[in-house]
Amino acid sequence: MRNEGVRARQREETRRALVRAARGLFAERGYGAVGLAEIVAAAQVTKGALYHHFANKADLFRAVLDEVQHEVGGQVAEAAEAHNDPWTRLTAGCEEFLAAATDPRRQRIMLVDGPAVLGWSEWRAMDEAASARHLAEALTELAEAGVIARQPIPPLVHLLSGAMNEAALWLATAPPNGALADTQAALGRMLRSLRT
Amino acid sequence: MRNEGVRARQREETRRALVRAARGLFAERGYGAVGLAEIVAAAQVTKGALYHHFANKADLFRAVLDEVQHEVGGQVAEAAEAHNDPWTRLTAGCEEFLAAATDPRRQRIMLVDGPAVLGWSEWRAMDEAASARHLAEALTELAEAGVIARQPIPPLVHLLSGAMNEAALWLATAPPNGALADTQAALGRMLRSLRT
DNA sequence: CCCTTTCGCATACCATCGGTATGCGAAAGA
DNA sequence: TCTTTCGCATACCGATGGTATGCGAAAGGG
Repeated sequence: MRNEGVRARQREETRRALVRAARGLFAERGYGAVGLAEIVAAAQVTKGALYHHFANKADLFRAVLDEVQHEVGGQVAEAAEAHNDPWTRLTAGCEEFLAAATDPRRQRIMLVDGPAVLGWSEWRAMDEAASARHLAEALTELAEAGVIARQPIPPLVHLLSGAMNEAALWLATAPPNGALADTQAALGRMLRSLRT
Repeated sequence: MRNEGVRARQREETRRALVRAARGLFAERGYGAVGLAEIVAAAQVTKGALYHHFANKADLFRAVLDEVQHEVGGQVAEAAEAHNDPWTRLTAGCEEFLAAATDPRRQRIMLVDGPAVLGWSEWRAMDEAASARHLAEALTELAEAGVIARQPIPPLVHLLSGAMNEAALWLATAPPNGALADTQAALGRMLRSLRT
């Protein structure tokens, strides 16, 4: 599988360069304010290369978003798996998500431009596959174990996911002192209220 | 103040026509997919008129967003003021918000394109002024009265506001049967958990 | 009542942007 | 070595957001 000729290697290299360049620019100035000319210049290729790898600008953004979301999802999963108790896994995962999503290099792409560029449905589906899945699984496990009240899980997932997304955006821009601690405390109380 | 000459009246009329036309198109197909040519055609004016009233496309969108947000804020305030008990005011306001924000003619403008077009900070500031203010006031009142635990209010406002925004988006597109009721129930439990 | 000024808006124009068509050179296969 | 494939560069196009200019009618002053 490794090193299937110099051709495939170069291909992947330019693709990565494009995604990397686009990600940096999108994160800094937003999808709408970045032109394709700028992206290909930063990646040191041409528009021909871009359109050889991606169908259009939104498709390139999709690749960037996918990368960011899987980074965050992986980070959350890693933090959660460090614990054995299902309840601690949930709270640790939530706290890790708050931290991961507050990173300004991810926030704009993942939480602001994502839904607008790809449409909310597609954005939601990608988020579900990359990270919200973990939240749903954790809640289901806890409900089945009787730790939290038995109830429909999807509404809970959306309420909590939306709460954390908005909180992350707020924490990144308007930080009264101790806001992070206060928010984690409030979120913790909300989660604890689910327990039977 | 009324009828300050035919000139001011015509001015307001064209401005309204532009906002109205833009709102319809933005709601239906999204900010990015609608061109200025289309907007001015629908409003039966020209680009000259548009740029006489608004600085640019984003500025026109801001006027549309402002209108939508104040509609929702007014609707929420009205529903809340119908009750005297502060706690009931909160829950009624939240339920009304969920209903108002689920309207597809408002949703895309208010919750998806808004943050992306104007930037999250400005969007947040506008939302705060138009509707989230009511949530903050209700929570502050309840905290001071000792109905809910004394705690920092801003984190709570953002968590709850984000939760309701995401829930509204979800309810508008992926409606398993009874999803609205389940969501309102889950939200109600979250709110109730704040009580002392 | 006329003359001047203001101003709301239409027309014409421009730069830039996303997107496409075509061609070339080097790697892969026979 | 000859042919085919393919990754990408070059050149080009229509459309879009934005600007500069001009005009006609309403407002204001004498």
